[in-house]
Amino acid sequence: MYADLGEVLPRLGLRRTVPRLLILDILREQATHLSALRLHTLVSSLCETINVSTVYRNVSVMTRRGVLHSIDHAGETLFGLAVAPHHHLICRRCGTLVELPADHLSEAAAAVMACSGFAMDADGQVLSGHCRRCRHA
Amino acid sequence: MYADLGEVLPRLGLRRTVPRLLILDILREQATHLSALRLHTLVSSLCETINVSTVYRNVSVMTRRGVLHSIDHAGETLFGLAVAPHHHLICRRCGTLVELPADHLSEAAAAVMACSGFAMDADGQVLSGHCRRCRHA
DNA sequence: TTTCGTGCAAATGGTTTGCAGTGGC
DNA sequence: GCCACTGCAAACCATTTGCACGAAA
Repeated sequence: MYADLGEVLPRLGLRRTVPRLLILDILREQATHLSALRLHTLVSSLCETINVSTVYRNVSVMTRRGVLHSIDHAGETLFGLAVAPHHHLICRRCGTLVELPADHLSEAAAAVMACSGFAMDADGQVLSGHCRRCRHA
Repeated sequence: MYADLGEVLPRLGLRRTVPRLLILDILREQATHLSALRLHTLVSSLCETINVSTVYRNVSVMTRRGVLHSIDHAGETLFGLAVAPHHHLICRRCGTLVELPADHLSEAAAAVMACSGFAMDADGQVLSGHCRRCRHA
C-alpha cells in the first residue's frame, strides 16, 4: 500500500536504524500524532532496549529533515508523518486530533494579513475547539 | 486610567494579596503576555520574598476564575489579562505576540465547521507565522 | 574503518505539591 | 479566629546532553 517509509532516510543522509524504522512504522500505523513519550512506550513494546533519549533524538532529527512534523499541545510536542500541508484541530474535551487541509484557512490568512500585517504560516496551525461528538455531550 | 484591577478579586472570592496585586499590575503595565517565570522575575524585583510557586498558583487560580487567560507556546504557558475576546499571532522568528480581535476568524470557523464538523473556539486561538518586521529580514 | 547512532545516567527547565506558618477578612 | 494564601523544599514531567560503546555505510 505504501512504499517503504524507511527509504526516505538514506536519501536524507540518515541511516536506516531500528529505532527510526520503528518510529516511522508506528506513526504510519496509528495515522495520528503522538508525543515522544507515548512513541517511546510503543517502540519499547516492540524492542524494549530502545531508550527514550533515542526516541527524542530521532523525532527531532526527522522533524528537522522534513520526514515528520511536530505540533505543540498542552505542554508536550506531538509528532506525525509529514504528508500534505494541513492544519490541526484538537478537541479540548477528548483530545481527538483532526487534520484540516491547508487551503481551508487561506482566506483566514488573507484576513489576518490585512488586519495585522502578520503572515500566518500556511500549514501547521493548531486550532482548539470541540469535535462533533463532544459538541453533543 | 484603569479602575483598580485588584477590585475584581474580592468579587470572585479571592483575597487581595500582595503577590496577586503585583501580578495584575505588571501584566497591565506590560500590556502583553508573560510566562510565569518571567512574571516571577518581575514580581521579585518589586518584592523579593515572593516565591515562584506562589506566582504559579496565582496565575493558575486567576486564569480559572477568568481574570487572566493563558496560551501555550514553545513549551511554556504565557499569561495575560483577560480582555476582549481575541486570538493570538506569534512570530516564529522573534517571538512577538500580536492580538487579533476574535471576529476576524469567524468565517474561518464557519469553513472549519463545514469541512470537519469541528467547532473552533471563538477566541484564544494561537496562530504562528511571521510578523511584518520579520517578513522583511 | 570511519562516522553516525545508541544506551545510559545525569542535568535542565517549566511546573506542581505537601506542609507548616501567616496574614486577610 | 478561621481559612485562604504563602514560602520553602522537594517532587514531577517532558526534554536535553555528555560520554563511551556499537553498528551502518
